[in-house]
Amino acid sequence: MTVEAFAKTNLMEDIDDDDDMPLVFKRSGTTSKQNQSNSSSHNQDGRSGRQVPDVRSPNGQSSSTHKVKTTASSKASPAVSPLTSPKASPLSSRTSPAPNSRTSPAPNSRPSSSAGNQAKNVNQQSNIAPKESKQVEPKSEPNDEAEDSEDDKPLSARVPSGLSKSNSSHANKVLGASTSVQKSRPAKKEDSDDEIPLASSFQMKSNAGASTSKFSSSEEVKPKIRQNGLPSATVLSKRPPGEVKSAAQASVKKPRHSDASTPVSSKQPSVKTEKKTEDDDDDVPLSQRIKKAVTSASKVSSVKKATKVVSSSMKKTKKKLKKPKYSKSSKLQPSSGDGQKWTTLEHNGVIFPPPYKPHGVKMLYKGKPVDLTPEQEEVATMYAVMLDTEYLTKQQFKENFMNDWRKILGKNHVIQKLEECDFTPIYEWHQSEKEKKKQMSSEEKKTLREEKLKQEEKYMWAIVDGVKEKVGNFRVEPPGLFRGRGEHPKMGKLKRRIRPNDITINIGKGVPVPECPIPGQRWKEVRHDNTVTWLAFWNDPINPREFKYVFLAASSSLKGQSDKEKYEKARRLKDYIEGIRSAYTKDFTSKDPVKRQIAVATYLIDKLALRAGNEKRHGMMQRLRKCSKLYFNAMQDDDEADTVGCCTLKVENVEPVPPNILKFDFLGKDSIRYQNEVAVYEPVFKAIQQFRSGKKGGDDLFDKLDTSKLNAHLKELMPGLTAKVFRTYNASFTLEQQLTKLTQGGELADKVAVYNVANKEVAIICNHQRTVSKSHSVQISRLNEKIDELKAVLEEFKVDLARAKKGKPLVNGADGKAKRNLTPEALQKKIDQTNVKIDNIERQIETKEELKTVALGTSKINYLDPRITVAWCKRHEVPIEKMFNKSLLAKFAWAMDVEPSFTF
DNA sequence: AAGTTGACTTGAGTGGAAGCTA
DNA sequence: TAGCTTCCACTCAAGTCAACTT
Repeated sequence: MTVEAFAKTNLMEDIDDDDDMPLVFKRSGTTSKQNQSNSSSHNQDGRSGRQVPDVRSPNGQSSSTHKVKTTASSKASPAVSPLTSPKASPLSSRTSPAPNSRTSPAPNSRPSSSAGNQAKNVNQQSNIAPKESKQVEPKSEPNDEAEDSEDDKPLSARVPSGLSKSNSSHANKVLGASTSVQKSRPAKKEDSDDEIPLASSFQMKSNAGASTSKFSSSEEVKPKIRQNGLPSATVLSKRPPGEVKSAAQASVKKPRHSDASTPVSSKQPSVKTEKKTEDDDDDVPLSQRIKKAVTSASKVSSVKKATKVVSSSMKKTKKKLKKPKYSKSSKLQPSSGDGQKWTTLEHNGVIFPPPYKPHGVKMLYKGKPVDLTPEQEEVATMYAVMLDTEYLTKQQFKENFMNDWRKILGKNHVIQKLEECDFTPIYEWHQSEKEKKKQMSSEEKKTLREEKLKQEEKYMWAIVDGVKEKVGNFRVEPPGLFRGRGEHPKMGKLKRRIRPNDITINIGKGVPVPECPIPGQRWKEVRHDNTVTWLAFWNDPINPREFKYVFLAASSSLKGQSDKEKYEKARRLKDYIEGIRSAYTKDFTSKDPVKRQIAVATYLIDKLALRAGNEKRHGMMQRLRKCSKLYFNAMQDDDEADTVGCCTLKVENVEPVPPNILKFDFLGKDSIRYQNEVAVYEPVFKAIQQFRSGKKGGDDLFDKLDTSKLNAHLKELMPGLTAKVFRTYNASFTLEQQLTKLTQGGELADKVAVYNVANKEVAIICNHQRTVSKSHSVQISRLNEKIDELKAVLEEFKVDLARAKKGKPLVNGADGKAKRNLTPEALQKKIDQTNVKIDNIERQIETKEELKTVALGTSKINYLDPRITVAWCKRHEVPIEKMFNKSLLAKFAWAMDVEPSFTF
């Protein structure tokens, strides 16, 4: 449903203006993420969600006020955090309250009895730490020692949670301090596994799209054009190996826009006409946004010895050698180092959603049918189809919707109040349309699909440097109502239709500019900027300062290249991590408050895998906040949801509980709640207390810090280092470590299970959550019923067995029929089999429960170096297809040739 | 039919660097 | 000219829906 005609500029402008209108002063959300599922009502009811004991919002408000959220919050629940959830780490023995190891104490939420000990240890360490913290240089041979030293371990690993007291020696190592401590470890070679020449065993399916390790010949290559995921031998890839730029180079920023823009229309070329009025908080001197660092121990699992790392130097060497030759397979030849991303670029632009087709179904106003113009009907329909979502329980959504709809209805329209509207006729019409679609025969469906494909085919591909690559999102977003996450102040606003005139195209010089698919209209602008990778963009109608880009798909070599660089950078961090940890450990007690905050923030980012926590834009509001605490408290609503990351943590988000526990509770990205309780070293604990002192709940914990300062500091420690690198590093490190620790051979299924456990550990660390599926409880009860049935059967077998042993005939079955007499041995066998079945179902239930709120996919797609997985598969003879689906195989084509001995 | 998976959608972050201002 | 502000580009993220599997 789109309103083709409506929404003209006026409308838009009006809408935009609204944004600036007075907002409702409410403090949003504390709730956890809300789900936007359309099933709203159901969801809520049935879901138990994560059991979070305390539903308090980060702000400290009671969640009760947000009923909606509560439900939504199912995800939010705390259970997620490893610490909190007891089961969280089955793998790691977090349970034991070990006296801390260098990292923080056990991540358990419950302050372990050992806390005291931990604290002491911490102290000790802290003393130690300073000494070596001086410089953070990569050790020449990082690999060797690094492996051992816990410093290298990612949060999870480092934490001693599982350590027993006997490990106290470890405990003594403080973060960072460890350097001195154990480095003796000889460089280890990978374990035997590495040597296993499994490469052979590991074959990818040719169909996997792209990249199989052995490149299947790609079928369809057009003359000279190599297709992206499918490396074809024939290709002429334009990126010669020689061009490969080092990661460092890659990071070099390119000059801003190329000048080559060609305004198609009379308008000015540049898109950036609009200025933001807001600014960041950073600058504000007044306030002390105190941002305090919160320390928490991450949910560390106690995996402490991931010893199998190969020396990094070796790895590097290998990599380097390989690159050239792989170029073809992985096609990751990077662009030249000057920021140029491509030399030639051809594509067909974007495809627009079809114009709106009025359905004529009349909604009711005060019980009577109302006539609406197609434009009005379109917007009404957008709302009607959301009737069964949670959004409609939100006042903000309804208000925003009504404000925008009213502009289309006009001042004097009969419809004045949303409460008097009854959209059900349209809702029902929509449901029946959906039903019809569902009922179509598979033939019809297939035909439809093919038609759509035919229509879209030309937009699906781009030719980059002579290689055919898939385009990611070539469909322009259709109009609709904005579905912001969490308590987004703009939810419900009309997202108007995007027209060619909104779109800037980026394409190579000298190739045909895509024809504008809508007759009579034209592109806003055409550029030829080879320093960027986007093919097109338009301004977000909800937030005109923001952009929506059309990029190549994840399987493209351009994306693969940057993905690889991301992991290489994270890998490089391994060589520096020990020094970095020493340095920040030393600074926990620095006299310079800025240093102290940087140290604590870095610690949290490292330990807990927190995000950096950029300032939100729209500085005006923030400036206001700084100027007036009162105003600030009342005006929590900005034009973004109220979420935080490390540098933007508020005092109320981190509660220190003596002797050394920090309780975190805040809404992070996507309004996903982060709850965790972590034991930290005493200096960190004290620093947090000090950062909080004299501040109010809504004040910044780290008042002297923002992400740019933090990142500037990190860059001094390692070239290219930024806060987000720690997340990648810790995720990948943890995966590898867990795999090393848990893999023991066995059946394929066992190995797959091991991988999933490791993956889960990472997901927990990263706080990747998902909503509990609507059918979860039903599924569980179904499984429980099965168990009950099996238990009944079991009992019967036992009775039979007893009788059989005594030579008595078996009792008739429940159906009254006589049973076949079996020998005691046979009956015993049946009993055993039944027990196995019960065990399996119980395990299934356990897994389901554990994973009901944990999303494994996100880390797999974004944080886990695929080479770890590929190498592990090769070593353990696990087909890579078990771990990566088709799209991941395509996305990770560049990683498929890795040696089995690869270590992160 | 129920359950699972994966493609797709689009919102929400991060962070570099140009541009502006004191 | 330093430091902030804004622009810009790109990664990360969860939800949805339809297709596939069991």
